[in-house]
Amino acid sequence: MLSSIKGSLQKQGIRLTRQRQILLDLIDKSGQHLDAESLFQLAQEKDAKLNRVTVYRTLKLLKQEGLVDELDLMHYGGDQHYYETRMKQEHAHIICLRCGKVEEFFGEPLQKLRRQIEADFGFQILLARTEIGGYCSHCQVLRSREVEEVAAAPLKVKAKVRKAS
Amino acid sequence: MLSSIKGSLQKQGIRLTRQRQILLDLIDKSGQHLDAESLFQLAQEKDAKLNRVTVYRTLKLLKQEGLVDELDLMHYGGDQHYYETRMKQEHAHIICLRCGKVEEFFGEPLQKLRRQIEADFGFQILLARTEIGGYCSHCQVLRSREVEEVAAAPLKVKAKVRKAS
DNA sequence: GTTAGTGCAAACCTTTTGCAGCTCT
DNA sequence: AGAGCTGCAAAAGGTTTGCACTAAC
Repeated sequence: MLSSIKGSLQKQGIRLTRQRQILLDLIDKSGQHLDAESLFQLAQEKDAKLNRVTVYRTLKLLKQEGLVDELDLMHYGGDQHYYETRMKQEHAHIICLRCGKVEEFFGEPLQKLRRQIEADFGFQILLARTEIGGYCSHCQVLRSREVEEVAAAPLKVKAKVRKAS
Repeated sequence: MLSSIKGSLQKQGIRLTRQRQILLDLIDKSGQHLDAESLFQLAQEKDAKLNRVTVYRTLKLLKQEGLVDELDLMHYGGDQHYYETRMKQEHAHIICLRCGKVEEFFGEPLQKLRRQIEADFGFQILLARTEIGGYCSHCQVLRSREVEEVAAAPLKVKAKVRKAS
């Protein structure tokens, strides 16, 4: 997969610089859902001189070339974007708004949705993104416990909690 | 719908200030998919003193209360967020990356997706967002024409076009 | 040797925060 | 009266741009 990305780039006359090799390797290997800043931190471990701007420029390039997908993950962690190499199979991202865990869903409804939109609107789909936020099974329990505690607490504390959210 | 929003707010002890009434009216009436800046511009026509910060604070509040949904529309227009009152029916947003037109899709695959994710993961869904980018039927034609033109153009122009995207 | 790509600093855009004063209930 | 809300100014966070220098092909 990594080498196919590299191939795609070179075909367009895009240079495979040392910096890009580092970034490409990191995006490809190090699991999913990196944001620019994390990628930058990781890249610096391999090349302390590599600049944050280069990270942004590389991500922009890969996005334009359709080699990575950009996610927001429901802005769980803030307003930054997350990236993942474009996988064979379209999938939805499911984000727990309490613990931040991200799960992926590959199911037939996604393909059906895509086909139906193409048919209904005569639309040519280039990018698709489904993000779902809520509570994972584990956090549902913990969450209801928290809500009870807040309800039982004196008013001042209650106000504080609202503000903190 | 507007009055039900107002009711929801007052129930929580949230005050219905002049500024909020203006913003609520604008969000409810003026079609869909306003971003904070547009909303601010519109609001200023009704009250020149209304501050941009108040717009952000109001949107944040409505989002927290689950009364509006936040969209990105595939970052078509930049990194700002768009808002719409939460509708009875979940829907996907389909954005043409050439002309910016946004269409809405209400179809059974969306409900199916939701049910399946709840079942498969035991996940409690609070927010769901599906955004699809590509070319609308109208722009597909224009787009292929543009691509041909670029291919026919001399190299220097070609480079310029790539940069501009 | 060219042309694309990098680093650096500075700008940019959107959104948030601190605080004093105002206002809704 | 008093908490909640607003406006203003300033800061923050994430990302982009201009430019001179460097490196890939």
